[in-house]
Amino acid sequence: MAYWLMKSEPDVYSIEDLRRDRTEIWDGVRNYQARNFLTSMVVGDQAFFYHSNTKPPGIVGLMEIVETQVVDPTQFDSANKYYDPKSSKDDPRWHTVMVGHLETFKASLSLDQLRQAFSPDDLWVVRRGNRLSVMPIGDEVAQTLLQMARTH
DNA sequence: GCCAACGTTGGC
DNA sequence: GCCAACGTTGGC
Repeated sequence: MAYWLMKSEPDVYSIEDLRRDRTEIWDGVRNYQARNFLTSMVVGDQAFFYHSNTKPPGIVGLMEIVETQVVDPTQFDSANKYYDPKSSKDDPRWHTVMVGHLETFKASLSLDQLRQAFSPDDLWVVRRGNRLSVMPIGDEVAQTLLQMARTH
């Protein structure tokens, strides 16, 4: 089983929203590197939910991947901000996953804490200028993150 | 294929 | 609100 980290702005969609909805399509990713990580996900993988553009930014919970190779419906909706006129239903450009809520951490792990505990090579989200919204997490780092989240 | 201009992300 | 980082676009 692989681990991932996925970012969302809580004003747009938060871990509380996901707990309420139980499952949701992770739509709106329009970056090829992030999309490629999404398409390489396997059902049963787990993903850390990261709140960006908030105070403080950080990891707030854990999700599981419940369905893969999901066609992002927003790419076909001309009224949606993620509409992509270059994509077609015959050959959709943007695939994503369905996520399920597993856990909301009692104590979230702030970006500050993450910077203190991990190097930029081990945890890409602490890289300076990092903008990637979906990224892999090594197994050892994942275990440490879970331990940090559950012992604080 | 290069690269300047532009738009977006996201921490601060 | 600012601005650094960086991905994308489009002229050439």
